Amino acid sequence: MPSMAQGGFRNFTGSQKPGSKLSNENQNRQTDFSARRQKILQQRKSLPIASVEKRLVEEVRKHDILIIVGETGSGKTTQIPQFLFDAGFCHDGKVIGITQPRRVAAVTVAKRVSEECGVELGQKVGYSIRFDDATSSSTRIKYMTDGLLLREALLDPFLSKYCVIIVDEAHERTVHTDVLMGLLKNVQHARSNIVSDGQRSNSENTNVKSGMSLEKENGGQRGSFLRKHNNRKYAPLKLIIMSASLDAQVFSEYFGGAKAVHVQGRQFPVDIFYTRHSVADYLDASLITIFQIHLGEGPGDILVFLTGQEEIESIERLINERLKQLPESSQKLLTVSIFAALPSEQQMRVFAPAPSGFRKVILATNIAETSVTIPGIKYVVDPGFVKARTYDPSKGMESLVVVPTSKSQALQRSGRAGREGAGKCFRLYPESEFEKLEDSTKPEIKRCNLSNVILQLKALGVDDILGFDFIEKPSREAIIKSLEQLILLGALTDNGELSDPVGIQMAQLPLDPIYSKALILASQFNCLEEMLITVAMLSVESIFYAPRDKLEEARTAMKCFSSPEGDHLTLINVYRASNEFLEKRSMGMGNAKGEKALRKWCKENFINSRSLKHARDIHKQILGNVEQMGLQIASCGDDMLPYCRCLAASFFLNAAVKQPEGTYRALASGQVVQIHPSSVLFQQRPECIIFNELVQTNNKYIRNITRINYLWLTELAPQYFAVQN
DNA sequence: GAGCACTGC
Repeated sequence: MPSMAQGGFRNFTGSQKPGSKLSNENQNRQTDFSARRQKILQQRKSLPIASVEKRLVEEVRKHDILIIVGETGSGKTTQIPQFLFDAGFCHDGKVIGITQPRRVAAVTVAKRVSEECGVELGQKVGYSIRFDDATSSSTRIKYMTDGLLLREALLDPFLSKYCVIIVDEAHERTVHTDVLMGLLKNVQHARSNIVSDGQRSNSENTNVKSGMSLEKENGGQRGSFLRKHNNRKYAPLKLIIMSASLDAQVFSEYFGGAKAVHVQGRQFPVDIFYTRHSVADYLDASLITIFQIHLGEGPGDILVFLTGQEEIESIERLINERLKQLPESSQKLLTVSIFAALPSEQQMRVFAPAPSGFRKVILATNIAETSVTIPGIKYVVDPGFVKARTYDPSKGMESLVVVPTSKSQALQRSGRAGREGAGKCFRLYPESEFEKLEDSTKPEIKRCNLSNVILQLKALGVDDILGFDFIEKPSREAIIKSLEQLILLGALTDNGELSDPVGIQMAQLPLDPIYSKALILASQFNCLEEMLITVAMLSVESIFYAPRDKLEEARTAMKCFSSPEGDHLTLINVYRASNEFLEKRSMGMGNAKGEKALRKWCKENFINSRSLKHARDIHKQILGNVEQMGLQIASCGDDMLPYCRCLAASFFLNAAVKQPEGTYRALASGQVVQIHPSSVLFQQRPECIIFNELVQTNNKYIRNITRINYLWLTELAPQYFAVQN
């Protein structure tokens, strides 16, 4: 993160008035400032992309859609928006939007660019991500997450404030990127076709209602855009898709043979080594390779890609055992690990340089492929596997399985050795195996539950989901399954139209549709206050954190919160306890101090503070959403019956009954499942339950469970259970 | 009596 050390300069530049008298200190700062500006200017000029500025601007002028293929280190993400701004693309007050798949990228790049422009972050250059908006009316270069731009499209279907939209890292093929590209294709087409009286301002937002109610009349989706907005004038929209080289062809074809230009990267050469034969045990092979590098190669840190926490922990033990057998002079090898579930303080350890004379070996999951860049890597060890989530629409079940990487993933991994100098990558499989790998990882949209995507598209006026121009179409079965689910939830009518008001309200909420529905029902059951907490807590990673060595302590801590009714009320107890703690402690305390105290409280209670913080943010956001919708926010107080009935009414699709052996039968799918041992109901095993999650690992486990009365199901979801029985 | 890659609104 290059801009961290320069935080002070931003404030200074922001408050500096030309012509004001400067103190000596300020004059010094001014000198520093100029020196820094000079340095930034030189850095910008030395980027490979700087030499093609004119050509790029010309290509954007000539083509409405441009694919830019840029390798790592080309500077495309930071420079191209500045080129376009300087070339006058924002002259009429329009904005250049750049989307990123990850929040952290949107923030760090925006910071860097605002520094390069010598402006305060949030003025000309800004970013917008969920829970954090650093933009203003003067923002012209706006970095954001792709999911956020999709949300913006719900409020402004023409994305009228943008003159250019750049979709960065398109090759990652996240669900959001894929949906966004389909949508942008429609928006661009519609904007280039509209002729109008020009009476209304371009920046004026279309209101939610009109955006939501675009309906099929006789034409396709593009037709409905036109009809609803035919009295407005929009300037044409320029689209730029930025991608890694292997995948550029796909995008070019998708956009009707769009022009693709290549931008040189600045990557050092990486020598690739393969094994002669397939290895039987890749963990063992990794271990041997690590020591071969350590004992036989020059200085430089080693990055090893593993599939999960368990592998990382076991290989770490093995390395340290084997080190002890080596002569003392060869023992200077330090292991550090990084994976998403690791608390942030521990994650930071991978960035610290190894002590003098030591070599660092970083054991990482694929978090180190794209999400974090670790300096000092010269060697990469790649066993060629990754843990991937798959989704089976017919069973409504997800599972996590270890699968071979794709070719582009292998390239991405080896590239991590060539950031600062020439490097080496050791692939622990034969070259013939590499040739057999898939070119790219299967796009996420083909392996996830589509309910949310479909609800969003419906809200954007796309009626014919099966006919939507996806870059790669999900299976017909997956689409139908999700349509059915949305009809069962009441979001869509039997004709597949967005229902009013339920479907419209559900589409506004940034939640899994089943949770959005639970909120709407809760306002009728007079327990919305409780349900807001519930869905916020269910929307984050696991709240309880139990380190292996303190399992008993963690269990005791969890008991203080647990409710005999189940996990949902247990989660509410945790949330309310954190509220009470904050209210008591933060009397007269600042916000930052309150957060610090809360982190300590979490640690004492074996709660993952990152998850709780996230849940509190979501709670705040959805509370705002339901207030805006005018839903009745009431609490059921000490009487938990209406709340539990509301859970049954909301999650009836996930009801299960106990079988004689103590396993459960899920009523909707007929699958035999087991209660996950982390549930507070693991030992009690009530007769009838609802659950929120079904995951296949060693067994089919259900998680987040509450006891219900079977009769509630036929009473509260008769449309579903009457036919079943 | 289990054990969970990574994102995002």
